[in-house]
Amino acid sequence: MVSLTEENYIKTIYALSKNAGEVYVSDLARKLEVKQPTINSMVKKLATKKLLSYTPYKGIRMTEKGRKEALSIIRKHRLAELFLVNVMGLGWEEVHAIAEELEHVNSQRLYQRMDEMLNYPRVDPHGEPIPDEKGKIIDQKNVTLNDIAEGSKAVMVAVTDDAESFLDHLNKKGLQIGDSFTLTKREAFDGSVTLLKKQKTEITLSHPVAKRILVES
Amino acid sequence: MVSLTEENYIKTIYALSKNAGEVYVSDLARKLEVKQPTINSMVKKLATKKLLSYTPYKGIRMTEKGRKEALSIIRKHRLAELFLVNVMGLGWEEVHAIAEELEHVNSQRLYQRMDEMLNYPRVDPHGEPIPDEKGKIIDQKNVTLNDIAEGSKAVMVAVTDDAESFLDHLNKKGLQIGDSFTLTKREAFDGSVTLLKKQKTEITLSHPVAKRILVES
DNA sequence: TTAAAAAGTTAGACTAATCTAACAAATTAA
DNA sequence: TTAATTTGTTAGATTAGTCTAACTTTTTAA
Repeated sequence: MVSLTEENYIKTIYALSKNAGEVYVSDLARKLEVKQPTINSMVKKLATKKLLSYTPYKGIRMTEKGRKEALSIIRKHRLAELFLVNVMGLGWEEVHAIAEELEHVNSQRLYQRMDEMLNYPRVDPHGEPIPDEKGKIIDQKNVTLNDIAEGSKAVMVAVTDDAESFLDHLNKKGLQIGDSFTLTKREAFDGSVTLLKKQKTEITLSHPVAKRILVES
Repeated sequence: MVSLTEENYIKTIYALSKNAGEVYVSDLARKLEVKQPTINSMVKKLATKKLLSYTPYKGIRMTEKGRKEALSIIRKHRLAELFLVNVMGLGWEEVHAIAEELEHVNSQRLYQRMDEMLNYPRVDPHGEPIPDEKGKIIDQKNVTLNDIAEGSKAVMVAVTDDAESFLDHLNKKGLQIGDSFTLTKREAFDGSVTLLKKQKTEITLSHPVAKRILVES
């Protein structure tokens, strides 16, 4: 049995390891907002459960079992988010918080039905891929608005931050998944970028915002 | 803040007090399947939170605050059940277990949307009334199949047990909320009853089953 | 009406998840 | 290359929710 708390650790370790490969006690402590000794003892516990492996003073590595567990939680989270947006009509900026709770609900039936009703979707409302029941997940290219050259055309495919405040900001800018544009200008001074959409509207985004937006040419 | 465990105590105390008025430590222990000393200390805690009042060796009484809390949980539970049946197409026999988890999800928005999508329903799939946002609830007459006379006509309006095994049994008998019938026979020996539906089908139910079915003339 | 049974309480222990204080190891920078 | 900083560990305490053992109060029944 994996407790709710353990599920949250597993999910977070998985997410951090996606970016960095190895995960450190200090990273986890920062992310989960608990103290290092707490992480230390929980990591030991998860290791005895074979969800991860840990050698003191070295990084944390997930096992296959841990990855499976993480992907199952992520699947539930993302299906829930898409369901809340597409079936229930909530906004993409408000569903993350609700899905944080729904992801812990233990019911294959519920999530199978969501999957069916949504017609086996591949991505959630933030453009993040949804793992299938076996834990298979499409892996995402990591090209942000900060990685493409001035003058290049691109399509916004995902955001890497689900915080309501961030998504509200994008709503105000009028930017959403699927939008096509040309990056017309990047300021040398602060790294902010200007996009020109098809309908001739111009949008300027700061560097930290641009960093959280994934694009494809 | 009310924890998940506390929510389950409150909900159970409310349900028991519906039948009995006063609730005793031993009743709660039986229902929640924990030992009496555990109930004792939790009841003391809930009393300090003003959710109920308790005098040692006497029964437990809910306060208005406790009742509000209970009704909010019941509202979420019943909206979730109806949503799972009417919107997601699950069976009435399988939704109780899922709703036991969903009732603890903390999101006004989610439940407001369910309420809207279901067009402000008054009863759940088991015929139980759904409290409104202010905690107002229609109170149910408590007339079971065991309370009506031989020869009387009635409509099945609710069941008082949500267990999958019980509802599966009714499914097999072909009986559901809204069915009209005449109670044609009650056996003196075992209290079992025979119903005759409009379409001439006969159904026989044992006393314990009949006891769990609420009817209106 | 008193003895047995049931119900309730108190005391003390355990596990999960957290913390602080103190120390140790590893990394970074002077 | 040593001193400072960051990172990690150990030890011990705390809170929530549970348990068992032992005792007390109340109810029931002989």
